[in-house]
Amino acid sequence: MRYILEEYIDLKQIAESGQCFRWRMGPNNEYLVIAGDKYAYIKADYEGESTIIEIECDKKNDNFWTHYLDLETSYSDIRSKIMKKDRFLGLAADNRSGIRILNQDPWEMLITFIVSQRKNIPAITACVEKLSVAAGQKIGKARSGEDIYSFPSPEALAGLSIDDLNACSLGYRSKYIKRAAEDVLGGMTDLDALSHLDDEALHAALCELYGVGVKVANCVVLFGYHRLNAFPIDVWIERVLTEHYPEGFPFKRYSPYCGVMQQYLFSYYRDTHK
DNA sequence: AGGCAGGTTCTTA
DNA sequence: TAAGAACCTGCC
Repeated sequence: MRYILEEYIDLKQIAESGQCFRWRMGPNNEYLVIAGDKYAYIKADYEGESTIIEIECDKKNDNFWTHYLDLETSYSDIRSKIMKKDRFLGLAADNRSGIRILNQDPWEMLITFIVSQRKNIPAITACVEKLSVAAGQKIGKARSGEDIYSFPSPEALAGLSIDDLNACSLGYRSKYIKRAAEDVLGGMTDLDALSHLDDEALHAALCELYGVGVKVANCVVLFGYHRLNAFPIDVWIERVLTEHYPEGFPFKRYSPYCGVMQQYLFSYYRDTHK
């Protein structure tokens, strides 16, 4: 399927933005993207101001992928809220204008960001992949010939022992993952029901989960529930705030899109402070 | 060899 | 209520 839109979209920027960990770059800047129990090959070409997105997937999943990429949202409109005098954000946003906040699954985000604590991106990627091989299902074959595994269901994850989880290099996070899986499976935690809560209540509810603190909860709110105002503060964003916003970040000004601004800041700052 | 990486929990004052 | 230590693992 081809999709043309009047916005700049940069798959590489998205793949490296730290919101998704199952994008694999292949030849010609084409990505194999796995989300939940689906996968697609996605590439982008450019014509003037337009981006042409090409998605190769099961026909019945066309809508899933256009929504996944958040193609219905205008990010240039969001960027137009950036104040001229906010030079650092302006620079970051200009530089990272191809980033979008994907529509990802709350369950997958919950587990992924529990995994993420005190890990760098390559380590997170490796863990998520090991988890998927250990408890996911084969859903197809990549062009490379490798099997593609779905992200594990709560039931499948709950079925793993602590030893199985440790084998995925989860370390002390194994017990968090196990508990989260058991709670979701048993209905103690109803991730669908949480979607009815407002941002603040949603964040608070997620913080109740074992192994989920303020930062991870914010990532789940932003990436799993697509609440674009959520603003996760990790060590990188902490540095941005200290260096560039000593008087405080203008949250009110950028509401309800603070999370989008956070992504621009995070991606740009991290790349320029390697 | 020791420190640190996109945090959270547990312990201690 | 708040600071500090401990926590798995892999990589520099």
